[in-house]
Amino acid sequence: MVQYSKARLDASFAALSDATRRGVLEQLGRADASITDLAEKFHMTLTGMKKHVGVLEQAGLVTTEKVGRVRTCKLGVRRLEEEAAWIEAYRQLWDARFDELDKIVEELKRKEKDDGE
Amino acid sequence: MVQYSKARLDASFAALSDATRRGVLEQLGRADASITDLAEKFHMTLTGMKKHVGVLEQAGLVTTEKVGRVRTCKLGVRRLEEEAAWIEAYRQLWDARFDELDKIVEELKRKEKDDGE
DNA sequence: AGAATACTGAACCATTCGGTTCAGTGTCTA
DNA sequence: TAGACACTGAACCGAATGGTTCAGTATTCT
Repeated sequence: MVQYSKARLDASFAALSDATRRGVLEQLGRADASITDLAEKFHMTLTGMKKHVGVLEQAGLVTTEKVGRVRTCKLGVRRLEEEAAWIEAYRQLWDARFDELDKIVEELKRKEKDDGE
Repeated sequence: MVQYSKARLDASFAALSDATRRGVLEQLGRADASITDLAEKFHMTLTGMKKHVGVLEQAGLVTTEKVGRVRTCKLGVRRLEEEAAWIEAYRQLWDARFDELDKIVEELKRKEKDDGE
């Protein structure tokens, strides 16, 4: 399996493990938004939303820029490439594992039949 | 965007956000293992490992069966389909969003040029 | 200038997390 | 049957999470 950045996967999967933060990403996929916009949309205080945005920013999934008194949030540069790759590799492992188990079962069946005859 | 099970995504992304647990999944992709096996491999107490396995089991990523005194862990039925689907949908959103921004930039460039001439 | 807006940081709170130890319980094995 | 083995559950621990309030600061509007 390819070498993944442990800390990076930790951070982004953790970021994705909260429904509010996934919602923020979907929202930013539609349009950039200020902290106030997001806080209202998700029924939360400004401070609370700022923390969520901070988590997403740390994970590289969101970038923000403050102009005047408003901080605008937009999707970050990361497209979840590594996360998608990890999951894809896992799925292949899973398939291989179950194929293997199937073969073992087949083998057992064959032997059983041989023994029986 | 398709309807995903909020709680399920919460649980599985959270399960994946820990390097030890991702390691356990990779390990179980190679061979089934007892709690003792896994605890040794990841330098951790039995109790500690049992908790990790519990988290993975709750997320449906691992199943276990106790025979005699040993509990054998294997990959569960879930293949991270929903998680892969969420990420894929996000990536499409991301692409669409950046295409859109590109268009806006193009538009601005065009206007600028018109104004200049 | 004064009021309203938008954010920020510190402090606090309850809960969860990742890990441990310790004291069992049940299962093998000699 | 005694000892070793594999796990289990409860209790504890410090740190991180997800949220809040409160008291600022900086910016914008009137």
